[in-house]
Amino acid sequence: MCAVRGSTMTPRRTSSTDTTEYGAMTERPARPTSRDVARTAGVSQATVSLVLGDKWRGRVSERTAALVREAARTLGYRPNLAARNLRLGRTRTVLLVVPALTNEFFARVYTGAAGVAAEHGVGVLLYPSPAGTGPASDPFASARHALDGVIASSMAAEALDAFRGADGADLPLVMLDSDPAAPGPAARVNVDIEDGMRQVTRHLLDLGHRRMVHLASAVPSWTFDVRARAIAEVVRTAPDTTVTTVSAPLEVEAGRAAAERALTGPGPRPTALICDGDVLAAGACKAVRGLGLRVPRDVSVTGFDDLALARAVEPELTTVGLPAERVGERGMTALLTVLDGRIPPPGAPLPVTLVLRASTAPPPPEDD
Amino acid sequence: MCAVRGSTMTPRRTSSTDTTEYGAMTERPARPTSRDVARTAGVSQATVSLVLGDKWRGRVSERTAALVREAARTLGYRPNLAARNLRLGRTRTVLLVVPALTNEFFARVYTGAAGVAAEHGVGVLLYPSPAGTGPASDPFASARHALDGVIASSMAAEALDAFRGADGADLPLVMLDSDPAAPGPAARVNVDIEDGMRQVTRHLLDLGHRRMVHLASAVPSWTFDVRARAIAEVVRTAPDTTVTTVSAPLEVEAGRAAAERALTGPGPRPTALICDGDVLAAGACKAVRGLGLRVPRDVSVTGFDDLALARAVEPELTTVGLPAERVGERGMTALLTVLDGRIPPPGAPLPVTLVLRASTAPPPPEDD
DNA sequence: GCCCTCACGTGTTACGTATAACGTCCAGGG
DNA sequence: CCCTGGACGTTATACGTAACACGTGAGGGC
Repeated sequence: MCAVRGSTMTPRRTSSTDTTEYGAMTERPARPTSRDVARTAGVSQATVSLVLGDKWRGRVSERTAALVREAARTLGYRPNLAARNLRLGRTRTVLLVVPALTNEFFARVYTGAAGVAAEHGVGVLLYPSPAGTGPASDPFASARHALDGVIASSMAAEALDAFRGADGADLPLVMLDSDPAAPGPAARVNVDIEDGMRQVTRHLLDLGHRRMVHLASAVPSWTFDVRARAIAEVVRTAPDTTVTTVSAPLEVEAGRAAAERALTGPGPRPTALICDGDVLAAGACKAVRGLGLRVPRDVSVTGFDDLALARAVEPELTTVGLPAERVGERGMTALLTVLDGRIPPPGAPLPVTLVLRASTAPPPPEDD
Repeated sequence: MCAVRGSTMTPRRTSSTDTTEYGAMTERPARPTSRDVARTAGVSQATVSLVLGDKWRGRVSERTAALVREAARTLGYRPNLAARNLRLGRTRTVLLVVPALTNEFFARVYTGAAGVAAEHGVGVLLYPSPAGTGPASDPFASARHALDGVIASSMAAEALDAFRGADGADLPLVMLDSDPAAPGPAARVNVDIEDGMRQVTRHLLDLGHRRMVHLASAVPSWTFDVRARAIAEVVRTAPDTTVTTVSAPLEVEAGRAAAERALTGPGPRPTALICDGDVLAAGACKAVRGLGLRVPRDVSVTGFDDLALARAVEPELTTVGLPAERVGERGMTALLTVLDGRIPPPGAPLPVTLVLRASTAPPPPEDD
């Protein structure tokens, strides 16, 4: 029984030079392990783990603990997270799946989520689902880590499909702005988008508009379906009011083109454009001006989301403000609750605010 | 007692309540391991590892390999990434540190980087450095994982400081748009921002502008220093030309306020505003209109970056287009080269393009 | 007939950590 | 003088994977 250690070349020790493998010649300074700390502190590895894990009260003397901490500090010891994750079977890390990186709304969601997570010693990683109609790649191919849970926007649905059967199958999931009827997630966080769109529509009705266009997002998602329903619901109560719908991808130029179509179509010109997002509204404003008209004198335009863009364009947009940070906070709180083995309470949709700015006004007088 | 193998849940506080009321026990299905696969395939775990790791050519028969794959499929086996990372000593994951999530430029950088990474089976995680002047939190507290390398924007400098001494110390680092003189990174990827600002300045000079304002970013960063230098350099060659500088945080409203100050200051009104970014330029346009003037008839405005915003505002901005995706591609290529133990070639700064749109025109005639 | 090689696998180990299960020493009570 | 028990640590695993080192037979060259 030759119990002597053979020449088992560990992957870390850089000895062979012929391998062209990844990380072959990177002479890394061989990070110290907890055993190294133990050796220099003159204690066992277990003690190091106890002290550094802050579980030593009443089990290790104050003096020894100080010794260990000192050794760890001088050696520059950092625990190996892969090993810790393996040992504990969890990573204290969750993934936030967003539709696109460029979307300011989700940047704010991240901020809120990361704040709550930090308080609980949990990390948040970001997975931007591939832009547009690209092939839905596996979020876990990108985040090739063990994750404890996922928070996902319903707008990233195609990316979510990749969850099923992927690494993340059966991972606790919190969905943002998703259909309450659909099955799946352990919890949901919704914004009262319906109320927002209702308020916008009523605002325009109160101003006197009777011919309106809903400039809808061409992206299929529950959040956008809700908007359409809310508009229809409000309009149904108003006499002699029509709303037609055109749709476009969520981009300025697409919004401009669609708005132009709507404004130059047959029949009397609509006097208001209800847009599914500020980006589309910005495009709509361009279309109005492109036709030699003015916002809001000739055509009123409303946005949605209250992005920075809403105040960058001329005129500043009447829009709907969304509590993005609170969405992130609540999503993370719910997920942490699930990870604790408890059931998060449902919670009502978060309230929105109608933001009145310069892009809406009464319609021009009829000149027939 | 029945010692169930695979202690599923955390032994934290399962003793608190034995409530069967709401199905509090989620009883995770105990993900199958490679050993489980081995058992059902009738082979050893080592063979499973070989087959699934695609290293079985000439070592395992075709028939056995098929058996293993079949067993893995039916069991729904997914390798435990924490274990793999521990064993291999690497994670095939890199972190992209960006200044802010909302910045479209970095969204495009991510896209480029993720594309290259995917080709090499490497994952990209995102760390948005805390917005504004918040306390620089540790990127590795957020991304609590073993990482192989980091790509960081110089605009996220405060976050980068957290690297020193943190988990990520001595991690291969690629810096984007950073001072070539500063030490540190294993590689750099720069964009020829200097050339871009030179072109913008020359463009305005050619149009006849002589009194200009540089609306600079208040964020301290090398990329912005370069812009100022480039303007000064070009202007020095032009007679009777003055450039004054005002600075503002990279936000629309701040840009508007700063531009207003610059336009209403003492002396003759400047005829052109050179802005460090499209966001500032959008604010500048608002300031011009707020003073009852027109862009570009009375004042020309130039942006930088060519974001979607540049085409959302009225008039569309003359600006400088940056090859953001290529920055990401090159950054990732360089990092992968470093991780391979090789030295990436320096590479010249990536070229930019002057994009002429509607926000620049000859200055109004002097009326003195 | 013997050894060598090849095809096909398996046993074993180590990665670095957290923790359950054991000692050991010594003070103090019975 | 033994037993109890707290204070202080240590030993011994196990997490799931990858890869080295080592068998087996079967076939073939000499």
